Amino acid sequence: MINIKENENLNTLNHSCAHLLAQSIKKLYPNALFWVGPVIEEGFYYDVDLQGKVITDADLEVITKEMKKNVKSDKLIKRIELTKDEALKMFKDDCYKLDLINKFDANEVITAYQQGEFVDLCRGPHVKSTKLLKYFRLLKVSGAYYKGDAKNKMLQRIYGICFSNEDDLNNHLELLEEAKKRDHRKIGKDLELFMFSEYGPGFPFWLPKGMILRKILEDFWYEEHTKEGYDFIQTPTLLNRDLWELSGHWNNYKDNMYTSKIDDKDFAIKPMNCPGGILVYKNSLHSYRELPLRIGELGLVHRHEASGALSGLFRVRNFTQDDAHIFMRDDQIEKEIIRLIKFIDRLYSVFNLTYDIELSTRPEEKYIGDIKTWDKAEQALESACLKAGRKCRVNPGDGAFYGPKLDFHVKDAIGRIWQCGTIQLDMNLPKRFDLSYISESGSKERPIMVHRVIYGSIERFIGILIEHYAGAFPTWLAPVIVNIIPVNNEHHLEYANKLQQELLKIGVRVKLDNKDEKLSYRMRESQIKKIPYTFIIGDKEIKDNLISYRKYGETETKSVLKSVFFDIIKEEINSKK
RNA sequence: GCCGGGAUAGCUCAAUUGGUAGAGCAACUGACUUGUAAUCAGUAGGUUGUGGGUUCAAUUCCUACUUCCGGCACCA
Repeated sequence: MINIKENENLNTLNHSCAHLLAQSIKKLYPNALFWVGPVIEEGFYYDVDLQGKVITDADLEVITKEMKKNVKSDKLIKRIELTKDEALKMFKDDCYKLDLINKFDANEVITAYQQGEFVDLCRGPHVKSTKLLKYFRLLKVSGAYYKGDAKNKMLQRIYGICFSNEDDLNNHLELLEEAKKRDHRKIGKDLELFMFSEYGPGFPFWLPKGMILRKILEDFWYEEHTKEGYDFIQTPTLLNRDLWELSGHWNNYKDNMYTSKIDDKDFAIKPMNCPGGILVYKNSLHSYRELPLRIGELGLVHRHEASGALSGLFRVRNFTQDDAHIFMRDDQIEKEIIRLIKFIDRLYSVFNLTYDIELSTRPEEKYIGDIKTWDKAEQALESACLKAGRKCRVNPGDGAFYGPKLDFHVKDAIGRIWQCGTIQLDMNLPKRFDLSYISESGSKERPIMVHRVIYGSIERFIGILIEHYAGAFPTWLAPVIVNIIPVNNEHHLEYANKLQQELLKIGVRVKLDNKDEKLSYRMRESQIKKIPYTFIIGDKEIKDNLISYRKYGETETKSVLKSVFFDIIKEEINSKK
């Protein structure tokens, strides 16, 4: 029995498993050539060229069997050191390996790893033996461009994951199952929240129940932003080409913009709200006294996303950004960002979402402005983070060309990470649009501009919430909060109707199920629809002025005085629980 | 957009080697009048995603397109 040592961590395990995969493929398909097989967040993959042979799910099973055979045979994984010449010779028939080898200097030591008859160029490290690679699973196969470049040919990429013990593997597979169950596309259909039509690929249709979710999120957004001192605007969907040329979008993104002609002039549907917001800023003169100016817009934008990129509500062709632009003096940056981080923190906590912040800094090459300004802006963002009581991870060189940014990565109920909020400093547009404010001394000064979103896109955020809550929304969000089931549709319907009206009056979204079915049938329906409260109304309840309710996910029923329940539910809706 | 895989009733899925489609749920009708996750019976529901082609015959084979799914590339 071989014990897996603590220091042979998961990455090494997965890396070795990638080699095991390649070894097994080579055995089954001797023509196979291999590009790279790195470790990724979820396991590993290997890019292979099977010279015409297409890998199917059935083939994955065959490959898995072959891998298991190789695990059993307990092959030692040996490290081999080669000179560049030796490596070139050893892999002389393999164009992919030659490509890799040629990146080395002539006198560098090149390492390869060998298990059985299979040798692969690799930096290592690896586990000692294939026998340690017992708990793996091949997950999927797909195409992937050679060197990640869409201009190159496509290789086949096989994904897998490996663990040091069976429990970890099973836990991971269960997590994948759980994620599948929570798929917002499925739940969205089951709960009738939204739909798509082939007549508008990537353009979501909101159904009445989904519309309630939207409206609640929007109302909440307006309320909270009002408290934070934001003003609100709405800018046009269609604006002419000159504006987009001025903003630079026409140049950079015209292929992804929907365009139209009006009276022989080019127009484009807005892919972003900022130019419109900037026009609003420029509509009047601004004094240093009124800064920071916070202008919010729930703006519907359209972008022509590639057909293959579309995916439920996560990637659509029209979506609503919960946008806001903040115009301020440069001495206000830090304070304003601290305030913003605290604000975002407050909003996410309402949804029980935790998050991490990432600071993306100046790109190596493509950036505008001078390095000093960038450094100052980056420092302001970082220190704002710290002063708001949050750590931030730095992602060097990943900022936009026009400025650094803070990205908010939220973690959902099953531990998946989604990028939602972002705070971006913009050193480009204020200049392009010649924005200014009048300073204390009467001079014209250039304001600092911040773009920020919190939900990101309302559509996508709803998708995330659906998966986060698995469709069982908390009361304040639930499209239907109460479902009333009269025990007997003849005797109890009138009372149930009255009760429904009373609840509607105090703002409770309530349905009445008087379908001609048994109580148990209707209870089942109510549970499947994940309605927070199901009422059972019969003789007892009417006589004693009681509400008997069953909460979603629970099996027992509680009975309370009607007035008591009304207080409970009002409190729950208002406290957003 | 690229690679691969799908598309059959509102939903979830069947249909042996090619012989013009079935089930459950939902809907509707009737019976039952029900106290906590599926009462029974009946009715209706389909140009098998769309257009071409092969064939005596196509849901099935070929082809183009549309769209969805898994990735890749993209994501201001």
